[in-house]
Amino acid sequence: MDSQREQLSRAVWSVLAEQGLPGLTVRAVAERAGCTTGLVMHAFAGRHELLVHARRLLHERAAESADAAEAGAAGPAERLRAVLRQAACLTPAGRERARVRVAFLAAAAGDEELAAVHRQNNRVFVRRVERLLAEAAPDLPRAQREVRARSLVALVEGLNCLAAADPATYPARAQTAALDDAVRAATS
Amino acid sequence: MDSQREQLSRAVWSVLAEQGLPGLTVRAVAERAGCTTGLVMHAFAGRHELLVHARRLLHERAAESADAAEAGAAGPAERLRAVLRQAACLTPAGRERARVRVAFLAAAAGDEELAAVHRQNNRVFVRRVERLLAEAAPDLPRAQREVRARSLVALVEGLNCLAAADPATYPARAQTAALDDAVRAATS
DNA sequence: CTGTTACCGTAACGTCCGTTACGGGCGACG
DNA sequence: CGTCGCCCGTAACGGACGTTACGGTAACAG
Repeated sequence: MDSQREQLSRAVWSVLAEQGLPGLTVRAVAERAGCTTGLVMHAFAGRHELLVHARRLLHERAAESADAAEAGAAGPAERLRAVLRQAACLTPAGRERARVRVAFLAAAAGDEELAAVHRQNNRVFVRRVERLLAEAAPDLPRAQREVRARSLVALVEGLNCLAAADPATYPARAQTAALDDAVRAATS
Repeated sequence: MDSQREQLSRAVWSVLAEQGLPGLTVRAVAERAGCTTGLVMHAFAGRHELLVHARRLLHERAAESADAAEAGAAGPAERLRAVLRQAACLTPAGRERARVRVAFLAAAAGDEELAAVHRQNNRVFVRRVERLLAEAAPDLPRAQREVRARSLVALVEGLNCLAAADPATYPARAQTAALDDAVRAATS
């Protein structure tokens, strides 16, 4: 039952990545999941709950990925770089994820619950980057640490948005170079 | 006739800012413009052309605004800062514009013509920032200049996206601090 | 083996969408 | 002053949407 919800949420991601927000209909999600709209409406109360669940699950997966990146890196500065790298879209799969994020961001306009989820998720990520930045640059004043953490998060978000729409201008090399440059500037 | 198209495009921006992409219907645009769908379909061949025209006009206005900011600033570094500032969303009106940009970005998924317009507009802006950065930091190698220009553009884009959804976490002060910090780091 | 229940596919309903066709009003020109 | 032609509001059409109600089927209990 819970695995059905998860599979449907994955179908939501798939449809969003492929057809964008306008193509995200209950029928399209059902077809992508290999079932009918009946199952979708039995697993969720409606389209809204389907979207919210898919959004929440996406954040959970992102948090797990960030945890893994943090655990797999050696040294404070390297941990910060690893977390920012995994949040960017350096692979085709990452670019898909970026398109999904953009679609959810657009869906949050006019849907207060989705907007609240987005805000919360983003603040969690900002706090993570602040913590990693504090470990990587302990001497940085608190005010500057907050500014630079938000800058790093905004840089990653911007790279995601831009690379999702124009991969040629923002290839993986350009993104990693930008991130490395920004981390170097932020920790000095 | 052309002024009708412009007024309809303004109505598109207004609806996008207020209701997001899901609320952007021909009827909603007509109501916002104070006319009926008949006039809309006489001014444009269909919904698609309406969106493309509104997107192109938005870029023209943004370019004019950037020109004005560039002309009104004294000194190379200050010109760069001024252009980046006017591209961010430091005012309520700017936040509206940011929401419109996000909506157009989401609409570009699954609409190749809108995506092409977005890519072109963004590359124009990247080149502008590269030129300003070259004037502000003439000694910067070409490769690093390209990386940092893209970083600055991505930072602005990220600030727009994040502030559009969460103005409390990204107030005007935080954005200007992030931009000033980034310009200082990029020109040194 | 039979009855019951939970699950989910099927089909339909009402609404709203983009688009089209039609008609009336109004200025231009003979 | 009459007539023609152009705008644009009105109304309707076909289709797709979210949602709901119903029916069949398979698994489990007795």
